[in-house]
Amino acid sequence: MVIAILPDGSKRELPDGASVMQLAESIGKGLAKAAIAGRVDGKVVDLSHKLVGEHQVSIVTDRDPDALLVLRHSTAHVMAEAIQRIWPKALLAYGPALETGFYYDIALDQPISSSDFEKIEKEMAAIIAEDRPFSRYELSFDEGMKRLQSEGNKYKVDNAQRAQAGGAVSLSWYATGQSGKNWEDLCMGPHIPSTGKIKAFKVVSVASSNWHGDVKLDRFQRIYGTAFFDKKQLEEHFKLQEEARKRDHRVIGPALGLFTIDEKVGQGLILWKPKGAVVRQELQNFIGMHLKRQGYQQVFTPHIGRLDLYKTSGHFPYYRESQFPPLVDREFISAKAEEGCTCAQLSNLMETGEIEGYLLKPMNCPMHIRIYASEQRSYRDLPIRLAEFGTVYRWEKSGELGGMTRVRGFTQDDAHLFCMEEQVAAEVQGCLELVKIILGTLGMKDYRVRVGLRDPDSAKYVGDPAQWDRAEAACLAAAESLGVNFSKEPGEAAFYGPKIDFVVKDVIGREWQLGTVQVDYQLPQRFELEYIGADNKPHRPVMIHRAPFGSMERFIGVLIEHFNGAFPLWLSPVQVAVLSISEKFNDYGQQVVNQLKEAGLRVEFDNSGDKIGAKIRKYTLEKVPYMLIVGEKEQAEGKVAVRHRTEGDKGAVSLTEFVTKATTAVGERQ
RNA sequence: GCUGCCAUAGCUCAGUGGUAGAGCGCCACCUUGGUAAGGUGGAGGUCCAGGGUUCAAGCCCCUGUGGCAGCUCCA
Repeated sequence: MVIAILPDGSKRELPDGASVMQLAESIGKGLAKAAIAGRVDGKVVDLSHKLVGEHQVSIVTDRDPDALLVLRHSTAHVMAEAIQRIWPKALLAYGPALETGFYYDIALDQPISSSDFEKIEKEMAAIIAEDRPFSRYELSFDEGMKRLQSEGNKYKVDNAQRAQAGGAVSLSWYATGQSGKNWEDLCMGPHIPSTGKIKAFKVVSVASSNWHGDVKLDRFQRIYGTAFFDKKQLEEHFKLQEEARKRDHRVIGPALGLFTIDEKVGQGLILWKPKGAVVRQELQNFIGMHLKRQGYQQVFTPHIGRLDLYKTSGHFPYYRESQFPPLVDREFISAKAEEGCTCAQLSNLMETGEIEGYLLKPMNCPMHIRIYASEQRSYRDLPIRLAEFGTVYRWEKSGELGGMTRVRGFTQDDAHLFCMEEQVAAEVQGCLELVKIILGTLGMKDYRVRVGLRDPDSAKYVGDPAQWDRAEAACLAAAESLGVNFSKEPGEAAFYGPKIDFVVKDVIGREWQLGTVQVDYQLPQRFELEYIGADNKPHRPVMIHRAPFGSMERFIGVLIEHFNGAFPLWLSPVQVAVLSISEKFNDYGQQVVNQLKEAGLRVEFDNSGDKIGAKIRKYTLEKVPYMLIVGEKEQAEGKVAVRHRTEGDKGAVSLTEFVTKATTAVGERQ
């Protein structure tokens, strides 16, 4: 006897071995028709899944978010079959569903390009039109393995072995149709009942990928697609993507004159234009205020430092792959040349760092450490908090660069806190408070917090396990006190200590790490830092690295998207535009402009011969918060007609009233 | 770095081997106006760079540079 406990708590009895579909039918015809899959004790299963005993069962229809994942996984099968029809030599590896679609990794010598998509889609449409059922069958592990080996697809063999390692005792296949007659794939499922349920789909893109994500292993062509239960949703999906593209900081940023990237200057190097510089400067002033309050001291350090410094810190050569090559000492190079050193040999010396020279700094910490070490420190001085907007340079691979979010030169709102171990918890908490203030002021609520812990099985993490435990406990406690949800992620720690990261999504849904707080026991040791304790003996301080914005480039890139280019008044590059009705009122307009400037506001004056409608349109598109329109009436009464970029006409007020309101809002960072 | 796609005016883009185009922007002139585009005219090109094929290349081929999507990486 099967007892199905439905979501409303009611029970339904069916004969043993009844399928989920039969359950759906027993509830109602409409439900059976809409059924895509079932959920048994929380796990999504096929409609054909046979029930035995008592379970919590619900029917998954197309309104259930899980249904979309099942549909997409099934569509991935259909796409794979279509691809194998066109290219019989294509070997399948792995084809999961995604939040926005699905992909299938395929090994095939011949490149598949976007011009092939139509052909693939045509084959897929044919398979869907046949409305073939997805039918599941299982083989014992040994039997299944024998079959896979005879088929000669090493990726599927590997998948099966991994399934076994995960505890599987049997292997399951899905035939798109009838086993033995139609296309089949080794697959855990679940799947939609039949291909006819796929009402809207599209092959979207192709990219390369590697087996198990390892660049040293076999390369695949990863074909992306997406699927929906109806055409409207599919169209909506692409429309949303297009809308997102319009918010992209790479589109908006240059259009609003915030920044530019110049091929002649170099890949991944940001040129901040005057308007972008205003935004950055305002943010820096804002954080500077809080740094003073929290007892930070400002420092400045150079952009290059001796290679030796970075050997001590461990950045070179350990991270040399992601650094610009060293700047070689001229004397050293001539001496080597006289010894008959070839270019190739010289290059090797640079690789290994056996060379006199300088490095463009990849991090600020070694410089701050040397400032700490320049004086004898007492426990009474601690914590010492050194802050700098420090520009660093990293050799990111060309394919990783893009916009302001991934660049080769960027400025961190960096600081290093040197403290006693018992001060770590309080200091980490202070850092988190700062991040919270920043995100709160800017109205950024959509972020997640990640506490990166060490993976005890990995050799990557250096240092004393007891210290790690204490540092991790301090980070977790600080994250706890933040009052927002956070995830613990073993293996995400820096090699020198645990960290707390703030991660946000961009308009395309890609995640970026912004603010970060990291506890470090390693660098103080490598640089043999000390302070004199109350016991008159030397002790080793602990360092905290922290950057609440992360980098100015990445942060502002994300910020542009967050505001869709419409910055709040205090951040707006141009806060007020004065628009004269006609050139007759330009003198009065100029007086208004002068007074606004006098009050410290950033103003632009449109005294051109354009009509007022055109002027309004121009500044609305430029997302200037306030437009002040001045004509005959305003001139006579000493007023300005206020228009807000989104709220429209706000009526006329005296100039002094506007100035008071605007400057107050700026002061309150609105 | 890898796979695929892309590169034409300041911007967005059209141009399938035979005399380089449009819209917006810019400049000038006319117009002097009341809350999202007034009119007319003009300037503006190394068709990403280098090489090749061809009587002839923006267009076809090769190499490089840069951009986009994804993979990988991200101290």
